[in-house]
Amino acid sequence: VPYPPEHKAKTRARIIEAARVMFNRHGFEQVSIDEIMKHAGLTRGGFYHHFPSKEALYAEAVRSFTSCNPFSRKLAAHEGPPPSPRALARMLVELYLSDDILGDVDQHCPLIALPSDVARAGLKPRNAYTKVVQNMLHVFARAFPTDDARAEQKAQLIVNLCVGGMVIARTVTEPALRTEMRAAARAQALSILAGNTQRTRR
Amino acid sequence: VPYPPEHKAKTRARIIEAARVMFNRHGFEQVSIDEIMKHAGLTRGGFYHHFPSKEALYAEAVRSFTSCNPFSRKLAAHEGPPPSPRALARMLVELYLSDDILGDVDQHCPLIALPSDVARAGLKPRNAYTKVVQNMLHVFARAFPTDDARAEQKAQLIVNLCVGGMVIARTVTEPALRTEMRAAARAQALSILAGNTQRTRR
DNA sequence: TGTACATCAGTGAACGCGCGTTCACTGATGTAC
DNA sequence: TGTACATCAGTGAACGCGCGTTCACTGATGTAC
Repeated sequence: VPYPPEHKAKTRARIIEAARVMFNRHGFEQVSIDEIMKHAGLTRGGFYHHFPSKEALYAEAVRSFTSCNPFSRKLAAHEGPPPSPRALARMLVELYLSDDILGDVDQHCPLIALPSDVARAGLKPRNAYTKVVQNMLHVFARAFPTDDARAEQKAQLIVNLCVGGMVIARTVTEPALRTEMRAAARAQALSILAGNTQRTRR
Repeated sequence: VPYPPEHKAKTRARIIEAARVMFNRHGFEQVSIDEIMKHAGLTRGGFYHHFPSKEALYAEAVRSFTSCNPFSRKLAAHEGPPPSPRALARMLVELYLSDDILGDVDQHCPLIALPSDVARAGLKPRNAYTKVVQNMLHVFARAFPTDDARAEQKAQLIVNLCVGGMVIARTVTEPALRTEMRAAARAQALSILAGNTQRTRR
């Protein structure tokens, strides 16, 4: 064994992280393998020792957000007793729609940074994207009592609001709109989490 | 004047419509000028007689959705007395989140088909995208009484729900999710339009 | 303990291809006479 | 009425460039003896 066994895994992880950032900034097609490898401190040629294709790396980069994201980092830095599921959900809404995240594309969730890119990609990136959605739904669904028959639907609503608000805010050029769309989404999402009754048509 | 005066304008409109469809299908960077011109029944070389750059065409294609879209067409085909603003808004929600539209990428709103593409584009496409958002907000805002201080905020909520639900539905691979995210968005949007009181945190 | 070796992560040149844009040209059209 | 002409929308070859992927090679490392 010429290199320490964890050596290749570390390099691989470095490439994925570099790719995640570069894809967030410029999208899938606009980033070259050359640039990703350079950003990871490597050169073009080694790429295919780690991934079978650019698209396979794309799927890995999307999926990697589940385990490494600003929300997890915030929780890891959190002191004191662990927050309740409901408090956790509130924190996620606030963070997701915050000015800090809007202004920092590198940290964007793939749901915000890459929706139309992934929609046109192959099955592997789309499956990875689906996993990220399900992960987010799960955090919100747990915020409601286990006997709440509408918990799943409410979680879906909150995800819709967070994603819709951020996708529009980050694309639109009108500053007022960039703030208001997120403010409306935040207020409604927090209202749903607070348990306000939602009358709903069937 | 060698050609009828409206000749060039017609060709230009044909190029924009071809571009709109191709961009919806494959995104901005993945479509070549060659393909757009072929789709419009023309050849590569003439492109720069009509547009200064590919990006300028992109902005035109996004903006063109405001005047030519499935909703306008449905209204034009509508018989009988003109629907009330509220009925109009309900129709838009239903159509926007419908299975028919989800399955027909050519007819997608740019907010759904191109969010991350446009976000990374220049000012002109982003301004065009902003106009489409404002247009949609306007349709919903008019659905509420003029003295409703929250009309604007409610319109923003509905747009967030429609865009969030569709963006996720069209990217995700899990069929249940593709249906449920839109169903949740639809129910909530219609509930807001029906005037159910929304208690909201400040 | 020291040395030759096998391994394989990483290198960088090269291949084949397609793109946005430019440009000299063509030819269908309406107009001047 | 008929013909020569000026216009300019449309053509297609060419330019310069960058990409995803392949491949023969390098050289740092742990191991065998």
